Amino acid sequence: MGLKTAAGRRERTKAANRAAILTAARRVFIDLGYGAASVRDIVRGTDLATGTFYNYFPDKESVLAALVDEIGVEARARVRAARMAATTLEGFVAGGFRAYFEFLVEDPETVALMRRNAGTIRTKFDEPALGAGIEELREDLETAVRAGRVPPHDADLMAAAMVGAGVEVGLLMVERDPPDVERTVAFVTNVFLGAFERIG
Amino acid sequence: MGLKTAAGRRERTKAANRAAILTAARRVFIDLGYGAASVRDIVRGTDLATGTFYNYFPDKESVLAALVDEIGVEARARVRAARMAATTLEGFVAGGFRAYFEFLVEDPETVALMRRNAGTIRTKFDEPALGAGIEELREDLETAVRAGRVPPHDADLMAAAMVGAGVEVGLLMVERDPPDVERTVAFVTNVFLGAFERIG
DNA sequence: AACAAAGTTGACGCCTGCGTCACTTTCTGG
DNA sequence: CCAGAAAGTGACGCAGGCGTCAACTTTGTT
Repeated sequence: MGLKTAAGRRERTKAANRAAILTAARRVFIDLGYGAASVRDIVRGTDLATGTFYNYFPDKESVLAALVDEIGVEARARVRAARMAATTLEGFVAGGFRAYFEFLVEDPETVALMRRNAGTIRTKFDEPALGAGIEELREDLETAVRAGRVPPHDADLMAAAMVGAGVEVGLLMVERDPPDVERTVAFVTNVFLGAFERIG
Repeated sequence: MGLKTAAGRRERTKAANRAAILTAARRVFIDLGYGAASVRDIVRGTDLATGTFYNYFPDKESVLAALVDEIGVEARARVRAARMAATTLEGFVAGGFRAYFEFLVEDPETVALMRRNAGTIRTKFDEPALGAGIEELREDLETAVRAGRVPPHDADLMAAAMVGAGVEVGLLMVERDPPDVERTVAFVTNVFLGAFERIG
């Protein structure tokens, strides 16, 4: 038995290759856009051969799916955790936005990927990108309404407005140097607390 | 001279061919996405020959550019006109959103095109799509602030938030059957009037 | 050390797109 | 009605992507 690492050499290279493909693919999808990117473009971004690619993924679509899946799981977990921990309305709104904005700042590559390919992602996997985020926010809003923490309103529209504003403002924030998460959180929180006040 | 129409036959077919290419291209860009679309795909959507395409456009990029240009001119003109006509803060906010939402409802093809290819459009012609809209809104907001019609605030972030929310809410509205422009306008207006109140 | 299983490699055949250009068709002005 | 100009046509040569597979290399096992 090798003492090198926990897992055997085989398993390790497998993980490394998969990661290499995903990383290269992310780069390529950002630079060329998903549609214009070819499997060869991805392969060229690794030191693997063409055939090897197909040992890991059946086609470029599944690579995008894997990428999107990882991102979605991470982002939604963070945001949801922040919202669950909140005790006040302000905490709920600010916490959710803060978690999301921090994620953006930590991972600019992901931001770029989503930004460039949002349309493709939306139509290809009916709406898991923003869609899932809006859906979850809607549920959280409805829960908050039932608990009396938020005045009643059209949660559908509110969720769309909050996610839409969050995405757009988040992109603007990331472009600034340096990005000021707290200031941005304060701004968006103000906007939506104002909205809740006026609606309730 | 022909009596058929004002212009000669030559000129008329020219306009018709150009329009046919544009229409086919819009369809193709919606269905396949810009990146995956080929000039041949566009040509197949018309009854023209390959070579003819190149009499009208040098490549597929200029077709997208032409499409985007038309849309942008139209949409921004409408929104700006509505805002210019406004005398109150509420009129300013509601009018802008109403003009934009009405445009979306009138032209679902355009919505689909923008939705699918927003990322490409953004990166390809540095931001004329949403970017120009945000830019104009920012200017209008600053003007309104100077005129004392709106309390002072970060117009950059506010413009991003309003456009982001407007786009996302607008897409949700268009999916509903039938789309209810006035209700959606009322909602978004409420949100941002609340925001202005709280910020000012 | 020797062998089988697992994994990697890249050349191969097929297909489709690109932009061009010699040729044909259509229009227009005289 | 005709001649020349304008526009339309599609086959052509080139380029590059796709997914495969037989040969090779690496790893784990006995």
